[in-house]
Amino acid sequence: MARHRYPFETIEPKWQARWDEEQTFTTPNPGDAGFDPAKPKYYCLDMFPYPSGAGLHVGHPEGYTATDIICRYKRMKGFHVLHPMGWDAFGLPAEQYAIKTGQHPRVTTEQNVNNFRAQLKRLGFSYDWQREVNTTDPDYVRWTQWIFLQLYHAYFDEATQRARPVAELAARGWTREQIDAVRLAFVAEVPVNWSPDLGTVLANEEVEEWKAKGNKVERRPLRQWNLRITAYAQRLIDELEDLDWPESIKLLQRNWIGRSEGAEVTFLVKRQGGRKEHEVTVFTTRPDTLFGATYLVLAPEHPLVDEVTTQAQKESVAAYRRETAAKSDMDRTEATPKKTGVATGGYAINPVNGTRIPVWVADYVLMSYGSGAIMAVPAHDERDFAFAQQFDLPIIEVVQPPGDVSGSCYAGAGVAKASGFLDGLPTAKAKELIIAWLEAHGKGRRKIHYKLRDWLFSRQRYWGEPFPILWKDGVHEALPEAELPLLAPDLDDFKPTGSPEGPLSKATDWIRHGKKARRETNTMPQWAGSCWYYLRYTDARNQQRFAGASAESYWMGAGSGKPGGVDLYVGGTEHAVLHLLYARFWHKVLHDLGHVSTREPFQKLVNQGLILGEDGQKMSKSRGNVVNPDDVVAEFGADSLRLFEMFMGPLEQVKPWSTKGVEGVNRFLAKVWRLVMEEDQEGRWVPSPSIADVPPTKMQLKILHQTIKKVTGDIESMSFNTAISQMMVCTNELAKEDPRPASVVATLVQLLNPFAPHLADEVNEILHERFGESVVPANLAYHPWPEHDEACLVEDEIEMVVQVNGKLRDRIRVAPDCPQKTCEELALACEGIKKHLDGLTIRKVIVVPKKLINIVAN
RNA sequence: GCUCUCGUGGCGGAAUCGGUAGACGCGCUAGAUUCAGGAUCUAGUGGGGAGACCCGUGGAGGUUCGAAUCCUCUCGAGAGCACCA
Repeated sequence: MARHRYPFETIEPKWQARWDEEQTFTTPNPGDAGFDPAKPKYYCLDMFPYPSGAGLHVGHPEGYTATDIICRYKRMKGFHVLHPMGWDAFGLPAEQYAIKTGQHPRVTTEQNVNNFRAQLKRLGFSYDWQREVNTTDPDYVRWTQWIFLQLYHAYFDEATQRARPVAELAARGWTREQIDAVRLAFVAEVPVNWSPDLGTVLANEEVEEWKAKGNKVERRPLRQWNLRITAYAQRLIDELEDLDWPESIKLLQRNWIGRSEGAEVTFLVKRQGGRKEHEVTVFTTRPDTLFGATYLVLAPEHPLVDEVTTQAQKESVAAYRRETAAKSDMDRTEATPKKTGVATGGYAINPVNGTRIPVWVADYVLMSYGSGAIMAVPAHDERDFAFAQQFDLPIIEVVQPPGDVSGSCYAGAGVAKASGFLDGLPTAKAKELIIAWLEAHGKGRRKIHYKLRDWLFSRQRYWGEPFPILWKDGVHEALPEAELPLLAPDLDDFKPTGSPEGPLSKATDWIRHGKKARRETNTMPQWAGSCWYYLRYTDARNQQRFAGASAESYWMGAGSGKPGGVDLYVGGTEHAVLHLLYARFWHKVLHDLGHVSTREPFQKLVNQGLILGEDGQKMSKSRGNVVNPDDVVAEFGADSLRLFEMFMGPLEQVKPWSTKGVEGVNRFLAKVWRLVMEEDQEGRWVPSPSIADVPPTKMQLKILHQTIKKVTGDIESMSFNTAISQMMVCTNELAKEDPRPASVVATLVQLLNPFAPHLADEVNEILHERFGESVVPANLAYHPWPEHDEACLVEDEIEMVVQVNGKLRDRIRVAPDCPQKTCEELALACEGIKKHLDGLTIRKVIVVPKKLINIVAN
């Protein structure tokens, strides 16, 4: 093997061991020894990993290096920095692996965690390992279950838009049934994605992944635990406002929640020739087009379908319902231009004009959105238009589009026509008026609808948190808090049962509780643990509470007027919606109930971009383009890996891996090393004679202070790539100098410390031993960050560009405070400029101070 | 289909406010040193041209003394949502 360009293979383990021994990055909580209340705090969080058997991939160190740089920088800036790490260790992959190998998931999880921890330590991240959390630890599970019970014992008070304890309702005389109907954690029969192969239900977003792996997934109604996240829909939208998140992520969340404003309209429906009338409520965002409704559509699952279907249509309606029942929501919403449906033979009365319109059943109307019924206005809705064309249904135009455009279907705003009392009104006004009319006549009301569904919270798995719930005579109740944590029993056989009871139903002893009660056998989804881990870090070993109140309010304390707690949260975009929405929801409930101090969990969010393979494709085993961080560390060292991941480009951007690029940054680090060390005849590293305790020259100070300024600003704005490039410039300049002032090199090393901490600590130690405390500090981790001196940056002479009609023609050198008039004269006097002005008349001269002079002439 | 993000050398990328396009790194070329080099150092490196110069930030227009940057249209890539009434 080729000899390394500098001895990182001895430097890196040495400093990792020392940071461990000296507990360099252990952070005190308020009241602990070493806590200084005068210091500001900074809570910098990484998305914790799922410790898979495959180990760390190069995507992990990207975000983790970015936060590590910020943390090391903030410590040097005098902050108390909370920088923790942990494991999101429950989940289906571990369980699947366990079933395959016969090993208990606890065993494989522990192995994977140990591997991940060792890998992360080899990268030199400055985590406070005393605060490590693992979602599968009994001490952690206890509080996950405790938080579930908070949800179970709470309801959402519409008037105040806050969660309140259900005990208040009981005190007001509410019945048990009434209370159960409003709990934030509740049982309901809902259509779920049940996989008989996996023996569990799946979240909608998990379906595709597991189907692709060859598992069957079907739709079936089951009694499941749900969390009432829909109650918080409006707050989850509104309270995004003051967060420092990328606009695109906020938008993604808003779209996911999917607020739409409109109205509910009640139609009377009747079977043709039948006696009985029924009311059907439809939701529409365009109540102003009510006069243009030419038919009504019910979702196939709609409960009134049977009531309105005539004898003649019974057969075809039943056949159609069977057909659609076989399709999943996924299949149904797949972009198929062909619309299908059948007439019921029933009709509806348009409440605004008494018109009789036919009632159809079609699967383009989803039972899960709105009321599962729509009024169809084919003239002004693309879908209704397509359907009407297919089945030859009437089309009535009731909105005049602006201008002359008379298309086949116009869905935009315009002016109402053929709409009685709405005629002549612009769409917005027409909406207001028709809603007022509907409300006055008891035919409908204003309504805001959200796309967001309640959160299906139970899974039929073994490797997850059991619900702290008991069943007595078919009624659920909370497990007493004193009995937490409730751990899953050790089972020899934790395979899926194939039934919705899940593997825990096999633990016949465990299920029995006392004489009468049985335990709930479902477990929580993997999201549960990740919903609150950032809170546990603030006080990870607390036995009395999920986190002590003082620790929680110190670390989560928001700055003036800010709603969020964690100062910086870095992770992948794949969690833009679900994890971040779920965590916000739990946090708000805890806040409403007085358990946490802020209304939002994460003030600032940054998404790191994906790292692609060297071929520009997504890394995958099948493509054979996966880069293993361990190999990179072995060949080039952890500092090189860290530095390269930051040098590749902007953090948020998607960018391809390059082995040559790693060599490049490795060369740079070797160059820094050679600022202080050189090789003797035998190839041993010895201190360089070029470095000396001499006063720096003006030029050296200038480049150094430029570098301090640039690196500091770039860390603040997380532009790590340009910070590194500036340090390269500085190093290249210093390498040319002889003698090199020790103080200048020492300062450069301080700037490099957050990026390449092993090398920085080693070089600093060498310099410290040689030049002493007065020139070089003994330790870097908490040494004050250098500050630049503007005085060192002023130049005697600067270059200004001279343009003629915007084209670069010459340059002049002038004093930085040169008056504009003088600059102008000097520019006009240039030989190279006169030539270009020949035969032209000068119209105007523009002088941008310290930058350029543009002569406009024709 | 809709929404968002992004198009700059051979490659990754710089250009923080509308003011010298291409910093820094990779790669490439030439040279020095070396027994040797996958080490190190020096110089060069957007395209065209002998040259003064000309062209150049996906394309076409526009605003401006001046545009990679702002506006309009258009093409292309990626991500998300996808019958949401």
